[in-house]
Order: sequence, then structure tokens, then C-alpha cells
Amino acid sequence: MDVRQHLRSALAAALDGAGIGTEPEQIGIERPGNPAHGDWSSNVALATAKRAGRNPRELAQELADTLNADPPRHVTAVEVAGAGFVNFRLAPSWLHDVLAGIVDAGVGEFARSAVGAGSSVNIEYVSANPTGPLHAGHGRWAAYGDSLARLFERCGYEVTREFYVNDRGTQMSLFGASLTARKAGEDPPEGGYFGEYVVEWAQEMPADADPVAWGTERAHLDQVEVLASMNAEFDHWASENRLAQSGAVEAALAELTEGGFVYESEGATWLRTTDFGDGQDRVLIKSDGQPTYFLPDIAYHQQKYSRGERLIDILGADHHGYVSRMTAAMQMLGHPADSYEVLIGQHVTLIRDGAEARLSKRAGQMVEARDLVELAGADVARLTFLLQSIDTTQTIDVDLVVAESSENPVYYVQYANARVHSLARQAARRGVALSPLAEVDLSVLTHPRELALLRVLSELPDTVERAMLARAPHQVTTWARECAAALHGFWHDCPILRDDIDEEVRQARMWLVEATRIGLGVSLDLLGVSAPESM
RNA sequence: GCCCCCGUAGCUCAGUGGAUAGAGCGUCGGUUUCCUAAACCGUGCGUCGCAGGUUCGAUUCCUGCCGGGGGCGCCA
Repeated sequence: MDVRQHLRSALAAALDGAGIGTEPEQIGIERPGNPAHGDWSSNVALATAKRAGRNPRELAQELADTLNADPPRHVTAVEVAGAGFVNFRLAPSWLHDVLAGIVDAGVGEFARSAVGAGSSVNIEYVSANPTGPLHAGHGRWAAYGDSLARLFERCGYEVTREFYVNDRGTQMSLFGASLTARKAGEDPPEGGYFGEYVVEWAQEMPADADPVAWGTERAHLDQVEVLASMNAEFDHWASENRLAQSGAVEAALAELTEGGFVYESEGATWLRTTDFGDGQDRVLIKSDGQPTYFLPDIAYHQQKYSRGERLIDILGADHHGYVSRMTAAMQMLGHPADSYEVLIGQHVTLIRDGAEARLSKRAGQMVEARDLVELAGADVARLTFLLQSIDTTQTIDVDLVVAESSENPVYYVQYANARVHSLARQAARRGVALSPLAEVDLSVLTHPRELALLRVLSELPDTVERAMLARAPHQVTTWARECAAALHGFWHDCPILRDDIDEEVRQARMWLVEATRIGLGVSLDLLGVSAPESM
């Protein structure tokens, strides 16, 4: 049982003695920011005093007295502070237990949660049109989506990573026409694609190729390659063409009609999305007989439920108006409202040569994701996207990221990992063997740096679960930076292999380093960043 | 006009219903007979945009306003 649960049940018992029944899960246990407030703290007296008709400070004192009379394991003192906080002071032994637990779990099991066991989730992200390379802004969705998927997996979910290829519609005809025009040495048509890559691709294109089919495949391969270089791989590539040929679109329309949600007006076919909170009804089939993008999209999402009981779409801020209509459609098809979730990410602004770079494929002159990866490196590119919340717009000065790549936080974290591995190499070279953990006395780990590092390591399981629930992989980045900082501080002040270090201390410290290796390994994997053994 | 996101240190950003709000960069100054100094340590006079409200307690939740970004098509 972890410390938090341990303290919760102790408090629950004490509350029971005071005549207050409380579910242990509802007792707040947190890590105070200020060390003077102990190792763990509970606000339970403040939270329940009113309901119990008690003075919070007195209630807290009563709880503290009860707990001090028969202290829970590891607890050395229970104190009352402030308006009625119950603060616990723990012996370092609780952190030594944490260390043993981490080593026992290993990279495979540490910070793994079972909250999602038996559930499946389908995450769709990037889904760029197959009309050109990915621009740097797409990199944010690739990094975010993939790390979110890894978080879900770590929490026990079965995950499908999905990319929807819109290989159909007017933009494809324009793309094909642009390739044909460039091939003939002419300018693309009105509304066509003016990017430099179209000129290059047109030269590659065989004379007898179908420009649309060839261009789609060319763009797709280009995108797959860049995504793979960023460590973002997909399980399922959905094609709008195949969807249309399968009859799924007609089936979806039939089902909506059967449900009574469809009506005709002004020659068009509408969906009454206002029934489910949308601001206005939406057109499914235009008066010219052509379906809007919305109808096949509904069919596509309906189909996705066969690849996950929960659907998550990751979209850019310009698509937020899309949320209410698709949510409405999914409910019309009988899916629970909370089974469909759209995560809206704010946009990336790219600065290059001191000026804002355009991200439009049609206008040309864009910064490609490929450029960013080649200039800054895959790890820097990926972690840069995962430094901040997707709720904030991100400004990336490409020149700055490249120029300062050696100062990038990714190296700070990777260097910590490299140090961990260099210890093993040095130990081997000096003939220092690591004794089995069971034979090592961890209680010698009492240096503030050792305890600080252990505290950080103890927080990874909570961090992972919180990051998954908040759909916020950047919280793992923050943790990894804190872990690296704690390791570097420990490294500086706590020598291990030096001759004057006691063998007992050396062994305990080597196991602490091993636990750090596990923590860093788990977090870097979640972030999709490599964990180099030397730098 | 309506909808979504943001507004925290000089800059870029974390963070939390709690008790003295943090990190990186930048500035200035230190640390190595020792496991890679890609490191460590010190150095910050912040109205947590403004005004109300809820609460024992709000920077965090709610409402309004101001400022920035995005969106409101029989486009996708």
C-alpha cells in the first residue's frame, strides 16, 4: 500500500473514533510545498468540521492526539498547524520503501496504473490532407497525440492511434491539377497549390501517372516518414475514399433519417443538430446533390467506434466550431455523450528569420516539420512541443531553437540519463559489483539530496495518472525536468565510486541511481524521446 | 453579437481550492585533487489582467469587464 492510502486509512479510523464517518477516498492528502509543514498533510479537519459542527482546529488536535497515541508506520509526529491542517512527519524509511518498490516494479511496471484496464480508446490526430508535407505546426499534434496515447497505455487502456486521410474531394482535384500544371511548366490553377514542393514532386511524377493517385501516395509517404522520425507511429490509416466505397456514408444517413433527425429544406438535406445543443442545424447534402464534408465525417466516426469504445479527436483551434455538431451526431447514433471527446489545441506560430512564417500549404513558403527535425533533431523537436499545455498558443522561433539546441531542456534530462548509465560503466571498470537489493541497507540514505531525489521519484505514479486524466502530457515533461534536477543535485553532492565512500553507502546510492534510471526511462518513453546511455 | 483558449518574474512558460506562488533563459557572482562542468550553488520589491461573488480559505471555482489569439459557410 502506498503511503497516501496508508495515511488515509489511519485518518479514517481516527475520524471514526471522533464520531465522524468518512470514506477514506474522500480524505485529502497532499504534499505541502513548505517542508516546515511536514512530509504529508491533510485538510480533512477543515473540510469536515462544519458538517460535524466542530471547530476545525480542535478537531484536528483530537485527530492528531489519537494518531500520536499509536502512530501509523513511518510516522514520527502528527502536528496541527494553521487553521486546522493535520501534518505528518515521516521517517526517511517511507522513501526507502519507495525505492525498493520502484526497483521491484522496473521500467515495465513502475508508474503503471490499472484505471483503464478493460477499456479501449481510439485517438485520432494530425490527419493532415494528403496534399503536401506536414508543416511544423502538425508536429505539435504528432508529439501531443502520440504521448497522450502512451499515457493511456501506461494507465491500462487498449489504444488505437488513428490518422484520417481525406483523399477525396475538391482539394484533391486541385492538388492533382497543380501537379499536372507544374509538370507542364505552368502555374497551378486558381485556388491550387503553389508550394515549392509541388514543383519538385511534379518532376518526380511519371508522365503516365494519375496525378491525384500518385500525388496522394507521394504526400502520404512523405508524412509517414516525418512522423516516424518524430517517433509517432499509427495503428490505423483511414481513407475517406475507402469509406465512401464501403457504403458507410449511405448507412449513416439512413440511420440518422430513421431516427427522425433529418429534414429537407431549400433543396438541401439537413441534420437537426440543434436538438443536441448545436447553435444551428447543419447541411448533410447540398442542394446540388453533393454531400458536405460533414456527412462522410459522421460515417467515419461511427465506424471508429469499432476500433475503440471511447473516441478522442485532437484538432486545432480553428476547428472548435465542429465539436458541437459532431457531438450531436454521435448522440443521434446512440453513443453516450461522454464517449466522444474533442481536444482542441491552440496553434503554433513559427518565427523564422525574425518573421512569422506562414503555415498554409497553398500559399507556399512554409516551415515543414521535416525542416524542424533536420535542423534541431528529433528529440529537441518533439520535446519542444511537449513543454507547454496545448491550451496555450506556442511560439517557436526556429532559429532560436536551433541555435540554443544545446540548452534545450531535452539535453538536461538526457544528460541525467547518461550520467546514470555512466555510473554503471565506471563501476564495471573499477570492479565495483552491485549487491542484491535485499542485502543492501537503504537506511543509510539520509542526505537531503538523496531524500529529495526519492521524493521526486515517489511522485511519478501520481503524475502519470493525473497527466492522463487531464490529457496533459506536458506534466510528464515537467516531472522529467524535476527528476533530472534532483539527480544532478544528488550527483554533485553525493559521490558514489570515490575511494573514501563507505561500501554500505555506495551500494545504497547505486540502487538509488538504478531507481532513477527506471523513473527517467519511464518518463522519456512516455514523451517519446530517446534515452541515450552516453552523450 | 455569439462560442473556445490564453492573460503568473525582464523574456518563455510551469503550478495549486489552502498555510512564505515556482522553473528555464537572461544578469551578476561563486563551485572541480572527486563517477562527463551538457552539472551544481547564490542572486528576483510578481498588484498571479481588473471588479464583484461563492468559501473557514481564491492566483486556482462562478459572473461581468478589459487585452491577445482562434472560430462563427449549402468550404474542409
